Amino acid sequence: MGLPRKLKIGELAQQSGIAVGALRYYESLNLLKAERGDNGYRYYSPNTGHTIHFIKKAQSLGFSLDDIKEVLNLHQQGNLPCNFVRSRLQEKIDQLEHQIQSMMQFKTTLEEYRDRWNEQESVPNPEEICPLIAAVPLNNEAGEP
Amino acid sequence: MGLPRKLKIGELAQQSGIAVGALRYYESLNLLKAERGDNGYRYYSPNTGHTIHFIKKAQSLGFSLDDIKEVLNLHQQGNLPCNFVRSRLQEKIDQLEHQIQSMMQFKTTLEEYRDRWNEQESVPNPEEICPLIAAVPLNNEAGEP
DNA sequence: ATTGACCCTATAGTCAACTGTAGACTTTAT
DNA sequence: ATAAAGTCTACAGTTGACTATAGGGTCAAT
Repeated sequence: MGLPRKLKIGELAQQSGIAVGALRYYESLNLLKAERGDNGYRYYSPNTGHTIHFIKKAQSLGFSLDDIKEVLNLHQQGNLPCNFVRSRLQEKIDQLEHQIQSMMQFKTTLEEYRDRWNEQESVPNPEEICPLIAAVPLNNEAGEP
Repeated sequence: MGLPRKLKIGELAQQSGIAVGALRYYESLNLLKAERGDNGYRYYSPNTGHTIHFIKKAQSLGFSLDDIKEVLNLHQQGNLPCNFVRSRLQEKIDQLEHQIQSMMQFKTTLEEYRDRWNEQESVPNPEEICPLIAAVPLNNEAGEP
């Protein structure tokens, strides 16, 4: 059984579904490390796949690369970043709740507009066919030179 | 009674709460027009305030400046953009509904993580204090040089 | 007449997470 | 031996809605 070989960047990209350029970008942010061969090529430990998996997962949980870097750095320094992660996660949950609330309210507003406009389907005054627009005097409409 | 005077950009900015730079930006996108004095200064019809109000409102309804420009242009060409606006609005509502659904699902996922982690407060194996992090082998952990 | 506040244009920078390009080197396949 | 494919660095470009800066002209008050 061959012990798993180091991966070149293209292979890792293939495996992980992350573009080569993105991998280099992650390295530039210190999210990823790679050994360098004599040719200057990056050689990745196969485990790097797990790190990338973590990055993608954390991203899908709404963490920014900056958040992720913070976590990774804590871990790398031998700290157990659980409390940090936990509190960040709670922050994200609260943010999310807030966003959901505003979006629902917002949607209601939009629906009110839509319904108000739909009521106005048959209209006596051509100026007011679309109330929203009718309420918008364009800037060239008035004023003495 | 003095008929309302044309406004200089700073005055309009003051009145509308939009930064001077933003007003010039809007003009560069053809959302706003202004006469020019001999000095090159912009002079705005007081009605421009209404246009800005419309822009802000439409923005708050989730329309991009590009959307808004489209509507304004239609109006300026003498069209009644109501159907356009209506269908765009319905699109926005649908998008919003979709987003709200994903965000709620997402929030549930986050809460599941949080709860799972909280259960693990007292932990036998120090390697697993934070399961998420424990599952992340950092890239320098393995591999022969 | 001179300060200071305001205005002009044109260009660059911001944020995030990348993608794309140019120019040069290395490896792999034929 | 050569050509294709892969890799390197460094830098520019993308999106949206602006903000900031440099360098200069204009206007109001003292």
